Amino acid sequence: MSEPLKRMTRQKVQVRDSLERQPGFASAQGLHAALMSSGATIGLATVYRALNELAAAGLADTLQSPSGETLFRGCSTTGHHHHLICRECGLTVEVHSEIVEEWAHKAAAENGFTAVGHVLDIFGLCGTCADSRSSR
Amino acid sequence: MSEPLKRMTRQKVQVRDSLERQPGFASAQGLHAALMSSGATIGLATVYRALNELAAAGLADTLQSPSGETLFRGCSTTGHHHHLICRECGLTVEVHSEIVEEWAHKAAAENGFTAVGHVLDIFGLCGTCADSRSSR
DNA sequence: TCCTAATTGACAATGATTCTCAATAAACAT
DNA sequence: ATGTTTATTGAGAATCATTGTCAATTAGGA
Repeated sequence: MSEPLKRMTRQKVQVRDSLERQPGFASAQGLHAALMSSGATIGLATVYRALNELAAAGLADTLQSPSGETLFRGCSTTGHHHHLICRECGLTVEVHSEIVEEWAHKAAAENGFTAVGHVLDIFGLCGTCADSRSSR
Repeated sequence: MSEPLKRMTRQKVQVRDSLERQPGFASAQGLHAALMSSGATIGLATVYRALNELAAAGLADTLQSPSGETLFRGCSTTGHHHHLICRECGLTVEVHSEIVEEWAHKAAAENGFTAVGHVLDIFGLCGTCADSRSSR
């Protein structure tokens, strides 16, 4: 399930570091823009390749934004987990729950499904954003 | 949250009927292809418009496929629910669970999040597809 | 039936992502 | 350290889903 990393290049290091500097999920386009404006020189296609490789190696999480972009995030917890994402600032908290895992498997089994995986992401407003919003 | 439907045209009826004929989620492109091959004449852009209108009216569910397409499905249960989706044939079962809802709200509250919503979809292999796969 | 504004459809435009391919640079062996 | 091999890079073209444009059409009410 986790492909090994290939060669380590300057560009992959840059993408990886930039990803870890982000507070939450970021798009490939956004990361590329951030890298370029901080003086790096790297091609957009290379950013996409590096991100996909990180994701394949299990070092980054991916999810589809409601608008259809693929978002990436440096991933601290290895293994299965879910996300709590602020829709205002992108802040992300990793969460997990045995209860949900069990329920998902049970629901699948009851309907004859096998080889199941699931996606669970919670979108909301983090405390900071809620505050700055009410005081506006 | 639910916009009313606008005018009822031949095209919207066709899209709606075609959507209900599908066993599970279908892409706009796929629905358009199905309509055309069954003799209908309808523009691709119109299919997109009709699907978005159905979704806005709460008559269709949408979700983002892992490959980034938007998928649509005629929606029987009104209100909040989740999906169990066969990744082979697209068969979809609507499921729901109080336990998961409660957990999602609790996890959000514990981290200071408000105004939360969530996405939960389970992908797997339905019984029929699992059978036809092992006998191949 | 007649009017008018919403809707359609063909195609252009957009936006994200992937592909192509010649030039470059890791990693390994000498 | 140097050369060899082969993955990787980057610029732009290509692709794919989706949305915008706008003249021609049509649903629905007067």
